[in-house]
Amino acid sequence: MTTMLEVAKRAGVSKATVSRVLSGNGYVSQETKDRVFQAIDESGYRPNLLARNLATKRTQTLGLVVTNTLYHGVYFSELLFHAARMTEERGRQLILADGKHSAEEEREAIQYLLDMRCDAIIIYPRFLSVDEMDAIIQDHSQPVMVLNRRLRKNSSHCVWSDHIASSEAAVTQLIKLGHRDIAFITGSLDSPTGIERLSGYKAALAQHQIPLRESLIVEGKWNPASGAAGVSTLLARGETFSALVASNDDMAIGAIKQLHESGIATPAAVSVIGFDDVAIAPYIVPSLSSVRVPVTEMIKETISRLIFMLDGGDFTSQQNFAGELILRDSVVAGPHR
Amino acid sequence: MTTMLEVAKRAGVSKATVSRVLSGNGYVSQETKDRVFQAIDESGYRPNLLARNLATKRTQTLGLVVTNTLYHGVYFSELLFHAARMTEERGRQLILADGKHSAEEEREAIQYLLDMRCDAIIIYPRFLSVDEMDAIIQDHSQPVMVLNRRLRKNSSHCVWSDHIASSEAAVTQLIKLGHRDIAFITGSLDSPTGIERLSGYKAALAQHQIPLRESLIVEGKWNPASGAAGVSTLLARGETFSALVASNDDMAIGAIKQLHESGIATPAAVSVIGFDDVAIAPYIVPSLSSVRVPVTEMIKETISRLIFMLDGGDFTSQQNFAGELILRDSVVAGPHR
DNA sequence: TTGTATGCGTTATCAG
DNA sequence: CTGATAACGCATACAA
Repeated sequence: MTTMLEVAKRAGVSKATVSRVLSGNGYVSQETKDRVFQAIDESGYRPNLLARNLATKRTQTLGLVVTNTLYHGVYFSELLFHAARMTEERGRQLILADGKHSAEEEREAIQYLLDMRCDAIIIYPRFLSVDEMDAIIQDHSQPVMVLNRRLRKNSSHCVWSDHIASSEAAVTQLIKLGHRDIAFITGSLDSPTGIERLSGYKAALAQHQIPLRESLIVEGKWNPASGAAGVSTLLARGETFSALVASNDDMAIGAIKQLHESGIATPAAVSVIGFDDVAIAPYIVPSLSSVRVPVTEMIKETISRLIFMLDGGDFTSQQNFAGELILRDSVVAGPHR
Repeated sequence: MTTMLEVAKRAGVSKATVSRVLSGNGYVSQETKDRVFQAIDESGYRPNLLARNLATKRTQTLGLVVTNTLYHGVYFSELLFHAARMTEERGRQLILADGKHSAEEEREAIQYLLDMRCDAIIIYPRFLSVDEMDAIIQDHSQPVMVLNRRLRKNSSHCVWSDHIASSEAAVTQLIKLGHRDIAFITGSLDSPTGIERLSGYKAALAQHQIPLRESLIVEGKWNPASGAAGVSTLLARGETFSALVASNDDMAIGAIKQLHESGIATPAAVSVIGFDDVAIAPYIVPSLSSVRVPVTEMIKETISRLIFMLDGGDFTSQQNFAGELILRDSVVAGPHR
């Protein structure tokens, strides 16, 4: 690998001068500039970012840690797509670290990004507790933002969506349309999101004095297979229901498949509480209700805040700007019988 | 950030010693070892990977560049999932660079990974020509592997799947089952994969003396919407067909939806030429045929070769090990009418 | 406008 | 077993 020193020699200048023309900092005459560029072309020189970053103490990278368990399906793709795009629009690079499937591994992933000296970090947590993340934020000088979780202390460092409210809204829709027997496939119940969506369901029932029937609830694992299994379980229990809510798009897909295979045509109603506007299930059964979680907007807000902090912005002194961001899901109920 | 020097002072030793206990290289007495570890704990020291990598000239990272246009849908997620998992299993970190949507941007992404001094690089190309990649491989000392493309010169540096053969096999299946009017939704025709799958279709027809009807072919863009649009176009043309082949899973999903909406129930047959075993379409219409592209295996082979090269392995001197890897798709034809 | 010198945080080579 | 000290490749304050 040819280094800056070699370029300098070839151009008959010093390293410092080469560094100047490359960074654009400091004055340098047009002619030496030309000589340097020529030397660069001839030698095929490429800057060593490790060295540059070490010297400048900034890497121009944002780190993102996401659990392995999300690495399936459309949701993750979209999340990553928008995160990468927006990061690059701000002239930075996104570095992805795999949070795998445990709190310990999530910690390690964060630590890796920190050790790599990412300028800032985005955490889309799955196993880490809110308290631990609050601690992480305070222990480190790098800006940290947490996606999809509501922090207690550093409330300006998180962007979340009110899953309880949106789930409740979706179920309420069904109730208003006359449904009483509404089955519910939860997400993993070791995940806050899963728990929140379930409690939204319960809240809606309670609100309308509909007795809760535990047998109508079945726990899924966010993936299509568990959605299908959920339906099987419900049927095996001998339950009947005129509507079914799956806690995410993937499980809805699986549920639909299983209903089909069990000889049940499109159910009276299947309301999907899904992610973003790219949910596939409504694509299959157009009459499907679904909730749109605005990931795109959430990521945009997250990255904006990070960049703002990197530029020296301080949220504690800007309480009015946004103390706590709450993005509410919107419920779109399609026509169903 | 506390540095190694501070740890050294606190432990009453030199930087060198601290470095030794951390790397495990060189002898160091148990007691000083203990003192150092204690100092590390007390100070909350964390190594600066930029500095370490600069000094060692190795980053323990594999770079992966993938186009933006793939950042949607399940295929990308799976690709990334397996790549990340296997990389970490080998004790390395995967760094993803966005190839965006042009040859120039693909080049920049590769260059970035090179500048970051990734130990090796995986390219999943979309716009770059085979010749250019052959050139890239020869111009750089870092090991480079190309996924899903057949290189001319560095044939041991690529892992690909025979899309023509698998597409042909899928269509042949339909023909054997009695179909004559088989519609085909291609992928983007500026992509080699798209072209290859189309030629497989044509080859199958030719093989069975079925005249090619251009009006049964419509160009898609790999996404669900274009699959739906493709069906619309076919119907608008007044075409009738008893089978339809979509060049990937996403377009198949869109096609199914549009067929539904057009009042056409599950068609006589829809054969999906899809990716990996996570195709969603067959999940919706169980009778669907599909082709499985073994991405998992392909990535595994790719990474294995990369690591092998990093360990000093040389393929030119190991012709017998594997001159050129060809993974053939397997066709699974389900029952259809 | 340009060069010199020093620092960034580690690793690695030699002495001791 | 341990400690100076020189790289690693680049940026930058300070001189000139």
